[in-house]
Amino acid sequence: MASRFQAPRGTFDVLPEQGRARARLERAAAEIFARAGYEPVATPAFEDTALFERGVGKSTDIVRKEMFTFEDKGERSLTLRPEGTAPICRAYLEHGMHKLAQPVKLSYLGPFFRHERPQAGRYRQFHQLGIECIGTDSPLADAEVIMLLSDLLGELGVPGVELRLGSLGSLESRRAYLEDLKAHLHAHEGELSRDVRERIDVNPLRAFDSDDEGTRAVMESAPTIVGQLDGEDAEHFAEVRALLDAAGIAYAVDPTLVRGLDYYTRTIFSFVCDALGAQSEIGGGGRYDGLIEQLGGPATPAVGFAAGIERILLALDEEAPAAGRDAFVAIADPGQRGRAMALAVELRHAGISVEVDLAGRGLKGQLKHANRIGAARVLILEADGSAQLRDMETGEQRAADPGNLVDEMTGGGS
RNA sequence: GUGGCAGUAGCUCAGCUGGUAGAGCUCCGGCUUGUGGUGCCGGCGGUCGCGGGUUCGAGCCCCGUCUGCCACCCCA
Repeated sequence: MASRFQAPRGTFDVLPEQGRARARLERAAAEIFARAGYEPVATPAFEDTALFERGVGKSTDIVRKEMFTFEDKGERSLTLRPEGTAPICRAYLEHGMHKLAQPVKLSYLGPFFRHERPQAGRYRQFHQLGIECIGTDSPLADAEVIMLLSDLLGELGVPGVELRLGSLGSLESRRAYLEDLKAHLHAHEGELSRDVRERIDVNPLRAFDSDDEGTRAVMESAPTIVGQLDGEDAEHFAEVRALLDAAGIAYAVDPTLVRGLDYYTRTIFSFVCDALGAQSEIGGGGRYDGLIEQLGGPATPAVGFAAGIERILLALDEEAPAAGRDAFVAIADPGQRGRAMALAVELRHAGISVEVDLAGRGLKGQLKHANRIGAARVLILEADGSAQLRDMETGEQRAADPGNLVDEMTGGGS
């Protein structure tokens, strides 16, 4: 009886079992962000295509081949958002948030879209949560953002997490560095493996990850970005590290760390989880001091991160237990339906989780259902107006005062 | 976008060298003439991903396609 329709490639349905784990994650994130003063915001699921071309960068994989782009009936080119930072910066500018007390601290959560080949942990519609701290270039902001993601993963109990930290320096020094690296690779072309050699001009940084013996030897003497940081960039990076050290957050400096988005400057970081396979990054981000200016605003420093909700859930791999109910209101006679419904509403208002039979079951079926949904107690309404209160764990059952059923249930005694 | 593996009931899977589908779990009902959980019995439920081909005959062989997974790539 398989339906002819299925969810489109790379998309998925969230079913109740996973919905519970998801709700827990979202609640934990909301609390952690709120306690640190990050206010929840939301932006549209699609934006002007040019926002991403300018913000993320025309030469990036995301813009070149992964965007869901379409034209509306007014011939505007729109794109389902592939990431969240550029849209938030757009909103920051559009609503004059640079006039607010700085920094402006925002959090968000929602669906994002990238046309990639699907795999576990990689979807065409996926969900990210993240924060952005806009309007300060202090290393304290870098450290705060990293700590909050670290807190979240720690509170959720994500196992096997590792933090990698790097720095790209300014846009100019990064560009200069890449030229140096390419020059180094070209100078040793003969010693490199073929695939590395072919990618020298496409992605020279990739050479650092090679398993090839000859390539590794060449990379030993290769220049690193971190090693080439100039005065202020080096100082900023040192301060971020000192702050993380002081907070007791473990990290590994990774000079080969790169991000696929053009807007990053200075600090970049990545939380990876070894339980995940190829798509091992569960969250990452960095500083993007040039982005807002790039979008036509005043020069405004900022830092933030995004974390993949599906990847965190995958890493947790937890079987979220069904919640259970405090009570179930059963009826011994169909004439009690109205009374049962009214009582359930009253009990719910009193803070008790209650269900009633919505399927017209007999008493036996109702008890069975109550057991199945994990109801702790069942209130049985008799045809003559009396009531029985049954403890589903012990099986004990006694008469309840029909005039005080809410008190009977909230009083605790059974 | 490239290469590889897989696709049988809602779920987990079996199905020998091709002879026209089976188990367990779930769900519904009975044993139990209003009272759940264990047990026993019964029932519902399958275009064997989809399309084409070979064959007297295909879940099983061949081709195509879709979807998932693994790696590359990329990133959350």
